[in-house]
Amino acid sequence: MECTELNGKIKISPVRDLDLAQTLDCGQSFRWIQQHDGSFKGVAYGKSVTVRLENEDMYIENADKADFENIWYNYFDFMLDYGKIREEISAIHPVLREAARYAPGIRILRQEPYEALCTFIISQNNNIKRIKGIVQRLCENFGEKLSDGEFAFPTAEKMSKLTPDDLAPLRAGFRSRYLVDAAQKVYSGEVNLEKCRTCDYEQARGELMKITGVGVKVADCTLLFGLHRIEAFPVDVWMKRAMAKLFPGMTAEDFGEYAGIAQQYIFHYSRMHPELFDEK
DNA sequence: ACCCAGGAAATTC
DNA sequence: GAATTTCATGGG
Repeated sequence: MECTELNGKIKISPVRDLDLAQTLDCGQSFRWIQQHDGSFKGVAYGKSVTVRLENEDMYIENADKADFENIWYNYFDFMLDYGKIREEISAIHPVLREAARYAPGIRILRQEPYEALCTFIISQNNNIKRIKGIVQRLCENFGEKLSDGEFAFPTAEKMSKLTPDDLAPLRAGFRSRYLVDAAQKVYSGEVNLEKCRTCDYEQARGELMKITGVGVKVADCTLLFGLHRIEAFPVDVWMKRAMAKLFPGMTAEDFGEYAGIAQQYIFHYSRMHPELFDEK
C-alpha cells in the first residue's frame, strides 16, 4: 500500500476490502455524512477530511502523509487483511458466509475511545438517525471549532465541567446525566480507557460499567469500535433477533477471535433484510 | 394515538 | 433476585 501526497490531498493505493458506505454508514460511527458526489465528509482525531474511493484508489482531502501514518492508516484498520479474515470466518456458518458476502467492504474503524464511549451511551434506546443529530449538536456546542468550520469531538475534560442541564441543547433526554458521569470518570482517571485496550476482557467490561448508563452492550460497543477489541460481540435488538432466527443455539464464543467483525456483517445484513424477521 | 429505536436504571414482585 | 416499568425524544 502506497501513500502519495499532492497539494493538501493524499492518494492511497491499492485499497481492498473497503466500501465507504458499508463502513462509515453502518452504525459504528455517527460522524460521517455522504456528499452528493458519493464522497464522505467527517471528523476524527480532531481532523476534518473528505474521503473518496475510486476502484482501489482512495483519496483523502485535507490530509498529508504524516496524517496517514499517524491517523488514517490505523483509523481504517489497514493493517488487517479483511479478505483473509472473511474467508476464515465464512467457514463458521453458511449464513455468516452469506452476510459477509453481502457487504464485503465493511471494516471495523479504530475510533477515539472516548468518542465511541459517548456515542454508544447516546445510542441506547435510540435510532441511528437521531443519534447522529445528538452527536452533531454535542460537537457544535462543546467541541473545538476547526479551521474549516467543522467541530472536533469534545474532550472529557471539557464535558466533565458541565451539568446535565448544560447538555439540554442536545435534546439527549435521560442520557445527559450519563454523558456527564462518563466524562467525569474518564477525566478523573477513575475509568482508564487505555487500560481497557489490553487488559482481560471481562475486567475491561467491568471498568466501563462503573459508568452510570453503561451496561454490557454499550461496554461491548466501546471495546469493539473504540478500543479495537475485535473479539467483542455486542448484542442489541437486531442482533438478538438475528441470533434467534439465523443462528439458533450459537453464542458469541462460537464466532471466534474475530467475533466483532462477524457481528458487524450480521448486524448490517439483518438491518438490510428486515423481512427476515417478520411474523413472530 | 400507538409503537419502536445499536439499553440501562429504577421499581416492583 | 428475577421480571417489569420508566426514562426523553423523534419518526413512522
